[in-house]
Amino acid sequence: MRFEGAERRDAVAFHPLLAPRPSDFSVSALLTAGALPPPPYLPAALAAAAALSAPCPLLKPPPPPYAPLPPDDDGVVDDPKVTLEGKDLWEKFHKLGTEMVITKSGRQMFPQMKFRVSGLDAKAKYILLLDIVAADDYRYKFHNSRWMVAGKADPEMPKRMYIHPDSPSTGEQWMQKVVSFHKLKLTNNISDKHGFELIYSQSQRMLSKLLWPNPAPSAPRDPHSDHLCVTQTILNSMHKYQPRFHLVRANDILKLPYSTFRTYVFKETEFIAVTAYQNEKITQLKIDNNPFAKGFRDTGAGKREKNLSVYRRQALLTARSDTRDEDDERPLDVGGPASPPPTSSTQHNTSSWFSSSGGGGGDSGPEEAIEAGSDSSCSGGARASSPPAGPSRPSPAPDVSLGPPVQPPLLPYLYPPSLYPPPFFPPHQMTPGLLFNLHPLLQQYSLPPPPVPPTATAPSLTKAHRFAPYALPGLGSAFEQVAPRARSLSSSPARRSPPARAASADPPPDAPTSTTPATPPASDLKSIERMVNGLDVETQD
Amino acid sequence: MRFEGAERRDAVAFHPLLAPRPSDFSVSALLTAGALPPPPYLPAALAAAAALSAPCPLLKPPPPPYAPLPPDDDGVVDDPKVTLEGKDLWEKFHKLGTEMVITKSGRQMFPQMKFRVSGLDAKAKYILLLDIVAADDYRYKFHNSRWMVAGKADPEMPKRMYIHPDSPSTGEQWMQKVVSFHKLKLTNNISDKHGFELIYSQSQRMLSKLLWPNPAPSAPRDPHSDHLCVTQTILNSMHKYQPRFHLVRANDILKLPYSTFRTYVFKETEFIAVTAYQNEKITQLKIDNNPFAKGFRDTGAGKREKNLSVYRRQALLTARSDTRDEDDERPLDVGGPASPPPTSSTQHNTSSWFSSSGGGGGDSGPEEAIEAGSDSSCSGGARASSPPAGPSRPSPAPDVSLGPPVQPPLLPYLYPPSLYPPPFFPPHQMTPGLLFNLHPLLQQYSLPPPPVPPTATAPSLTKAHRFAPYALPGLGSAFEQVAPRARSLSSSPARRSPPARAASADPPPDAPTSTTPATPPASDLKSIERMVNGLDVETQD
DNA sequence: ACAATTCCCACCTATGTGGTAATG
DNA sequence: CCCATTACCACATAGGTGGGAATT
Repeated sequence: MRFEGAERRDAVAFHPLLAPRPSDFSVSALLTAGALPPPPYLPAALAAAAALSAPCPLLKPPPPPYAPLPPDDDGVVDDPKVTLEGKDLWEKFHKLGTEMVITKSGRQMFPQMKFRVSGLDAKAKYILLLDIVAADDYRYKFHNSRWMVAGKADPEMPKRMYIHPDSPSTGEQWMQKVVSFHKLKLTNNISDKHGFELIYSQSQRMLSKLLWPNPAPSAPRDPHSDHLCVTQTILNSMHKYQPRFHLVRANDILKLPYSTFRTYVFKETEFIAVTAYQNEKITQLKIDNNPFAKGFRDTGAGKREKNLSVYRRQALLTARSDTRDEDDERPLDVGGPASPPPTSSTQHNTSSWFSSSGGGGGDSGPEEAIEAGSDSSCSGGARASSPPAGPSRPSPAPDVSLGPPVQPPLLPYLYPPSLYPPPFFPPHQMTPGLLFNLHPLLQQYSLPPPPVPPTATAPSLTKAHRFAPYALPGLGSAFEQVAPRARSLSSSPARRSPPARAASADPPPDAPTSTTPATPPASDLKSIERMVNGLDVETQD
Repeated sequence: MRFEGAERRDAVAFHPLLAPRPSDFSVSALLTAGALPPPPYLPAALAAAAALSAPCPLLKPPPPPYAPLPPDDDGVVDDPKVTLEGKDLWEKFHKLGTEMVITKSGRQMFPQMKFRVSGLDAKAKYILLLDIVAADDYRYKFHNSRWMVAGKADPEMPKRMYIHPDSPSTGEQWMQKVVSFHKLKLTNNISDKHGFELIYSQSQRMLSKLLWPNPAPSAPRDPHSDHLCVTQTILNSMHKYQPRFHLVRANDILKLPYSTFRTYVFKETEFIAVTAYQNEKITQLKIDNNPFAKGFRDTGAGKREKNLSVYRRQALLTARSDTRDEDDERPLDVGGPASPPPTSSTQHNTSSWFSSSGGGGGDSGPEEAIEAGSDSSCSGGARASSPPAGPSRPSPAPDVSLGPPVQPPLLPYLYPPSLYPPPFFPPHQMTPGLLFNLHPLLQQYSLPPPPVPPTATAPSLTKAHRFAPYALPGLGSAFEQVAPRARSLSSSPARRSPPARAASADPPPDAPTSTTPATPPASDLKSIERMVNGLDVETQD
């Protein structure tokens, strides 16, 4: 069952935080299986499909169905604002075309993902998450000092949501310090159990346990039984990715799946995964800014000059020789083969070096995009009165969306090691980064009934329970209708059409946002499990 | 108001986990102030006072008053067993007279405090804690290769309870790995804010916040805003201390104060705090076993011999020369001036190198002591049927007690930086290590009413709500009626009178265990606050 | 041959050790 | 003078860097 408007991706617009659909996915199948709440969602899906080229209405969850928010969600007053920490540095990288090294054992991101959060309800509890989703449908190659499209994207491994170790914590706690996701590691090792490991931070345990009940026996644990374990995300080398920050108000992790998600996307954190740096400028920028790479520094900072190894000098020389063409020649996205038309909606972020136009996502009218907040900070509150509407801001705010709670019977965002999802999803699903999907096992827990019973009245998709002031960027996902084109990172004069519309918003019948995929057939899981296990034997480190 | 049997300490037996009393403490005052639930507790206190020389009945909390245990305590089946990890190593140190270095910035303990826990209810949540309390009333000096009493103890700084970062976690989670408290640091820096800092582990935050609501602004935080911060405990150099492990079943940290505490004391973890090692044997033992001191190793293990620095060789030589008198000459405790009579009750642990007889605690008949568990493992459950009664075990189990929940209006176990408790408590109160006492501010929270209403009928102290199979050791606290004398660490043939008695236990009307001290007068706090702040200005690092 | 990947390395940060010498 | 304390040091662990050569 497909819908018009769907081009190279499935038509049904899943909530960005939902799981990828198995390869045999189809709306009818899901409906038949009871996985999808029939009536209400079907229209939504249709609308979404039809609105692929529309703004990001699908990011505004229908109020009624998702209404059953957690208790702490009632009456709680918050108007979250999120700013990207180290935005300037991120922008420097972004201008050159950020590259992130992925290794078999997992590599941290260098400009680290850190955020400042404000406007939360001090007493309410929140769960903060981060995931990294495919930015588009392509595979890239670095040729002639430029990144070029080199074909269609390879199949993505299921993306796992990284839950901040401190989750859940009160708004007060989150706001009093910078929230860092630096422990998340990027890897290309699909057989790496680490990535599926429980995160041993106390606060994450229960949730992890619920979502990924079968951690690998070889799980890495802090030798001192502490909470230092990290989580890895599996990426494809030479592919473009977009990290996403999620803010969820939920005082009980069990309610997370049914809670409202506020998603913040900072375009400047977009990057291409590599196994070895391609652009020497990027390399040098990393060396110059990452304390751990100080050994490779040439300039002042480091206390080099004493015993530089040969390769080190070499690297420096090489890098420098290339740095000449400072600003006149910067890597730019190549309108490769299937490169989609550069969309310009939500205008999320400042400088964009990729015209990461979504593959099939049409460009939506900017009128739908709502932008606010200053310097990569954004207010994702539901109140229209709250968002500060400062006229001119140097850089646009991140893309934000409010995700609806997901349905219980979901395709796990990430499967436990023993239950791997189909290795090949439709390359670059609507939402490559699915939130975390309730593992079937989670159902054993006494969870509240699905927010949207199959018999629920169709929610009018035109009214978001909580308004999403920002549309999501074109990520080659459900969000993908945006392709910002800001070029100078700190010059965007004013943000446009602030949240005013948020309050009185009467979103077009477009955004269905979230719905729920079904869990893959057991048989599939089985075979996959075997496959994965086989891989493990071979490459397990 | 004092009671018979009280010698150099206040007569009222506070629950070991309670706060120290202000210097002007008195039962009557407390009662007047309404801090102490009058009727029920008074008898208990009297009984406890009278039973200072008795076993450890006071460790068995009266059922009714403490009955209102947290919900999760009802119907939950558990029979905790705790074993000290690395017991052998601990014993080696204990035989020589363990020394722990304390520094201004805080030093970790070397044999680390690690425990294996079993017998918990897999689904119930537990909070694990560790504190270090004065072992006796003395100050020591190392003279002629021996530790000797060198006078009366200096005033103790309030001891802070170290909450395991993973708390609260389910029994299942605690049991699946070794629980380590290695991050706790020992310091002698009373103006060090660190020790009063929030522990940033997510799981500890809320509780920390409640208990110590006013963290120092200069609080050390993980640069990455993570949960790596440690907590420090302030100790007096040349004084003897005893770490204590506490197991509390509570699924809500707010209920912790009212929950039942199971306290485990492993005598072999007793130590003397020093700023520099005194006994070269200890030094060498540390060097030989601590990976971080590998650089000082002489023997095989280390890859030394390449560029040993002078002092290093020197140290080695010195150490070796002294190591000759292997077993014939071992440091022993000196029955110094006020050294109390060596008690022999609870017979907590194997080898004891200190005859740390409690100052005023009388020695109780060993008949009161209950011992079980193998190898420093002990079952602190309430059931008599569970504790394994293996006939002969190499080493006795640790001392265990079940603490009753504490009263809300408590003297803070540790005051927030801005609210320092009186600097000088009666040196070595009944319970030098007070649990964590509810900070007055905590009262603002909607806490359940005090477990023991003032009008509650006096609980018969002869029946413990949950039986404490082990009496607590002589710690210069309420527990102080024991002074084990075991000498060979692994030779104690069989543990005696196992938990059999636990089940049918009919503890003598002795142990009142816990009750609640009142918060110190505001005026005192104020002046203290000033004093401390003054110190801060001077020595703040 | 080419490109991507992997392995190993020196070099960093950060932090836990005890020794030594200076300090009080 | 003695002794406890402190600052600083070399040396350890643990882990994050990119380079370069080897591998795929």
